[in-house]
Amino acid sequence: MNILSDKIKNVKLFSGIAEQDLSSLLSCLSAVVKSYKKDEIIFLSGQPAQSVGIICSGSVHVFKEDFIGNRTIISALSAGELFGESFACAQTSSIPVSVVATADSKIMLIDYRKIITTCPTTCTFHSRLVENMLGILAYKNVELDQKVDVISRRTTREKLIAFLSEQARKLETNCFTIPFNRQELADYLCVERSAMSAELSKMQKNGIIETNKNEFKLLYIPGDPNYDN
Amino acid sequence: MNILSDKIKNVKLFSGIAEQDLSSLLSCLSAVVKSYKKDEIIFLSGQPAQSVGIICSGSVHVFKEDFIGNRTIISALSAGELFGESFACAQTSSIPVSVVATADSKIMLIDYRKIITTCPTTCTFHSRLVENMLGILAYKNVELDQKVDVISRRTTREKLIAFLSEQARKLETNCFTIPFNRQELADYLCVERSAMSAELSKMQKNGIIETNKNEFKLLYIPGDPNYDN
DNA sequence: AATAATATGTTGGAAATCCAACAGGGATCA
DNA sequence: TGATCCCTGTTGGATTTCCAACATATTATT
Repeated sequence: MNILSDKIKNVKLFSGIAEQDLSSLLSCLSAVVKSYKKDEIIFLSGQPAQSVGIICSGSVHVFKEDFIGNRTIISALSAGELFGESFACAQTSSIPVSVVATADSKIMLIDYRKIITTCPTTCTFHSRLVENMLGILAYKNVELDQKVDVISRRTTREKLIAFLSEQARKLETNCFTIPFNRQELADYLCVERSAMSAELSKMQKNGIIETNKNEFKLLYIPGDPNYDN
Repeated sequence: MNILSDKIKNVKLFSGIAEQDLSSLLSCLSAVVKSYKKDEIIFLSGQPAQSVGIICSGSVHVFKEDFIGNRTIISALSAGELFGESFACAQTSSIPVSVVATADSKIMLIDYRKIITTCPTTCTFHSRLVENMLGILAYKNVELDQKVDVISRRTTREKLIAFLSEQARKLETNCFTIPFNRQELADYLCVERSAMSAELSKMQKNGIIETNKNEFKLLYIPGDPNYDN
């Protein structure tokens, strides 16, 4: 079961589990590895899904189609990454997304019930697995909460302030760099890059922030009446 | 420990655990119940938080403040509801929100580590507790995914289509009622109610949907060129 | 160093949203 | 029944964003 090879280190679901212990864990979980050709469907929206998928090799797209027929790519994943874990753990009657292989891929599928059911031999790694899953879901939750908080704002300026405030809190400083370039930041905020650039310029003129490439400095002085337009 | 009285049935974290087993579970978890006066802070943004909070009585607001000083209420919770579970389980170094009592309240606090650590006596309810927590986080995750998918759209029409498509998928029919009135729907989509109303009217004229109060019917016919404006 | 490719800032007109105000319909209540 | 309140749809002007195009700056490539 060395199919994951050294990528295993990057699979958060298995973090803290020694490589030599993994094969017994995987057989305990009845993990199966399936091969998919490029463009083959792995999960289809509307179907039930009890399985978590781990990409051993290849890559996939998670996507959605609305009733008009527009397809939206939710995420592009590659080796070592996980998908379907939320739907499996939430035991939704049907999944709201589809997953398709975008290259020939090997996918490990693990049944959700096997994850939560403690094995008869009280396999010690099992509880670590559940703990990891808890952490993965919770982390994603925190990130999504954060994103919703930001993109719920009505104006570009409000989105920027919400986003930058959160960065400052996380990094515990008013002077920091962000992991996005302008286009990526605009995509995250769900606004137009050029409009966002313009707004950033305005905010600098107003003296709320200073920015240069990825670097930001928050400068708000409470009570200053000069922060409009 | 009948402090939760009959509200216990509504606490998803304890679902599947019989009422008579609960007190032993709670002592195993070292659960403590603290009293807070109205306006007292329960969790403060920036602090670490290993605890999950359960409202035994009273009510709280979860809120956020940006660096300009604007306060946003994330959610208003009352008896039986849970808070802080994502931050505790994700083991974030500090929490991004604050929680304040909006009435005199009794709050049960459970340390995250007690939840994930199997107790020495292999308390049988413990695994159920973890399973419940997994379900709670995963469910919230699915809901947040859904919300981000919808409000990421740039136009009101796109938001409506994304939202309605998802409802149709969940309910497995093109004819359904939604749990929102117009104002609530607008709030969910992060748009103006009046603009949304106007857009719904247009969509009806275009023959994409029919709607009357909470009832919606999706009518798209693939290939019809008549779905603009 | 020269060139190409990428990233960022600016701008002006088109399009969409917001906002405030108002009107009609339906439910509730005295 | 009449009065009131809440919900919904409509409308017009102010505001904001989008979009496309271009200019400049920075980085990568040869």
